[in-house]
Amino acid sequence: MPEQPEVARAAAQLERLLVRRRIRTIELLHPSLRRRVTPSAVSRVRGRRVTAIERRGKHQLVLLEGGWRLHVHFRMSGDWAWGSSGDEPPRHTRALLRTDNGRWVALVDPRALSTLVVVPPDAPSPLPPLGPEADDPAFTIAYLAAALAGKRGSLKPALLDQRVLAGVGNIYAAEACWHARIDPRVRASSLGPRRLERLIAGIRLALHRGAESAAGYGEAAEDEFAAYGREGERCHRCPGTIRRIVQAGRSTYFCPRCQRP
DNA sequence: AGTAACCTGTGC
DNA sequence: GCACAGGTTACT
Repeated sequence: MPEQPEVARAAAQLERLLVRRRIRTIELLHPSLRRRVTPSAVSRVRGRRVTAIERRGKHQLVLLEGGWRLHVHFRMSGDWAWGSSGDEPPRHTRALLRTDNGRWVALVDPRALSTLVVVPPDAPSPLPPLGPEADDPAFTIAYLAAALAGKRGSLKPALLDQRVLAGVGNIYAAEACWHARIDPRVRASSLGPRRLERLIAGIRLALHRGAESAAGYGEAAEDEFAAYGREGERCHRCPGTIRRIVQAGRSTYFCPRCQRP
């Protein structure tokens, strides 16, 4: 489920659930999480109060007293669930945080690719190099031109590079190209200012639409995509038919008729 | 740029 | 059975 809009929503939920609460226990229920978090790291976090939640791109940070942090990434299928002590955590719960108000927050992830890491106060930032957020005023035509200038490959895979832009994933990269009427196969470095401007607007529009449907995630969202997942269907704005291709191992959906090279 | 790896589930 | 899945990293 997670691209920027969904992660932003998840982080907002965490804020409501965890800030000012004390972490009573952390249970790691999948070996892949236990591999990355030692029992002693867990014990250092236990009992600490959560001071704030931060998000950068698709990354979430739980800030704790004393400068400790939890770094969480949902990857493909992670999400938060929560409940009261009497409630059973959902199937596929990979980590379970119990708080001092008798409630719990669960990291639920069918594919178990999500990561959760405990970061000590003196450790450097756990975040990889990330470009600006789409809504950052620093995300400009000039910036994007420079970020794409060194790229050899085609546009859509370049938009997935989190160093170019933080938070855009496979769905919204395709949607952004559709909104901007740009063929996702064009060389990333070939865009002039006019198309870069359309692309930036397209990225912001796609993420904004995503944020709207992230509120009521599910059935509705699927139909709200203009291109993603609509192979063989009619384009919403021209007589063309949406096509699916594979770029860098990922599906790309686009309209070959109105998305020009 | 492509491919495998990490994991598990779903749908044809 | 096989293809595919909204991510990222590390290899040819």
